[in-house]
Amino acid sequence: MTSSPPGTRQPRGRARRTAVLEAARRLFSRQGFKGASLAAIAQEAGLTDAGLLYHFPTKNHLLLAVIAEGDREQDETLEQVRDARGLPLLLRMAEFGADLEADPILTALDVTLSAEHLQDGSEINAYFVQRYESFRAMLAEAFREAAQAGDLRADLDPDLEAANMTAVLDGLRLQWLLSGGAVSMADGMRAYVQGLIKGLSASQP
Amino acid sequence: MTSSPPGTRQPRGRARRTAVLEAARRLFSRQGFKGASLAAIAQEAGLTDAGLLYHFPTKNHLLLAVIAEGDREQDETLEQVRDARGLPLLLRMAEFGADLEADPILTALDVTLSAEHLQDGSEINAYFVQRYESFRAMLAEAFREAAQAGDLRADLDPDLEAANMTAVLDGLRLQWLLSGGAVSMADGMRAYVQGLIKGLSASQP
DNA sequence: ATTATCTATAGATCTATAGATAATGC
DNA sequence: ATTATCTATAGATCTATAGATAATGC
Repeated sequence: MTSSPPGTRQPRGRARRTAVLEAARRLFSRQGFKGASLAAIAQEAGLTDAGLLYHFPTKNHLLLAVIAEGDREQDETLEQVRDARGLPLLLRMAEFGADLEADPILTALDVTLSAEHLQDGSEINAYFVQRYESFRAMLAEAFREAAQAGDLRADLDPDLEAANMTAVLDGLRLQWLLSGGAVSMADGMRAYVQGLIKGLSASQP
Repeated sequence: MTSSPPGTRQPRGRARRTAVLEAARRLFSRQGFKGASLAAIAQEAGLTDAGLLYHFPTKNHLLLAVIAEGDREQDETLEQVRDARGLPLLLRMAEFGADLEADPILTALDVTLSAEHLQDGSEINAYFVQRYESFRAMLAEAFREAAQAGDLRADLDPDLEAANMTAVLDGLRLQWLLSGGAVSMADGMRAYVQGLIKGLSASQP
């Protein structure tokens, strides 16, 4: 059995934890991660900075909680799309770049936190490792199905194609942020998917 | 005229600056960015932590100097390859993934620092913005030349293709680090370039 | 009575700044 | 004499921990 996290066992704790999360999301969005101090977030939530750390052990864990909350909301949206399988799912990915352009600030926070925990064996690292794995697994299955259905070449490498599509999305996200929007995630993804389908279509030699 | 940076105007300053850079590179590689304190690096270089900040205004600037030094070394290696133009240069990029797998620690530090300065208008941000721009410009020119030479379709979008190839490389780098090497940069890049050439070859409709 | 939640306090690290010392130019 | 290099010191922020207060179960 997993023991419930601190701050969720009593009504007061749950309420405070929610208040901290909301304050954090607001201040991180407004002032960035570095710019929003724990003390400021704690004050908005009505406790001391040390008290905040009872609910979230480090500032990075607090950011992770904000990001994980955003991921859950996005997953709910994706649920509706996910009954798509095989080629249709892959075609849907062409529009995923455009979807991500919706919330630049949370996107930037996501990149920052994952980059800080690429290799340490932390809980935060584990979250991102897991998230990338399931994303790739979803895509790999779609490639496999598309190949079996005869929509794409039978000899494609599903895992490699899944990693590469993930890479384009991720790499474009970085350039999109760094270039202040000059590099378009939407355009890049559409072109990539289109080119990919063409290159891997079953009719080609 | 650009005034020379602090610590480079007198022999003592130049020597100390070099000593700091070497100590930083060593300690960052060994203990990570967070794990290596300014005080520890300063001590190795024979001054106080405050004294170190005369040479590099912040810890992030010190890391930037280490990274920029690595970039210069890599650029020298690339010079030899860079007389390649057009399609041959693009084909050479297929091996670039394998090249990057050489130094995982510096690669991770690079990702971390750029991710922390995606959007602030800092000097560090400017460095990465510039580096991505020139990398894309190099690739875009190669695509343009390959199209003009008749090696690739004349109607390709050089800037978009350059951004996408950069994205694959960058995104694979992230997955390579996060997966502890399970996702291969080398394989991914080779497959991408091969598929791209096929999809954009002039003979196709 | 026991556990959950929180505060007060202190340590570690990064950074800003005033002023000391070392080097250079005259 | 002036400038370059560095130290001493103090402030800001994050984090660890001992112990206080509030809530729950008996």
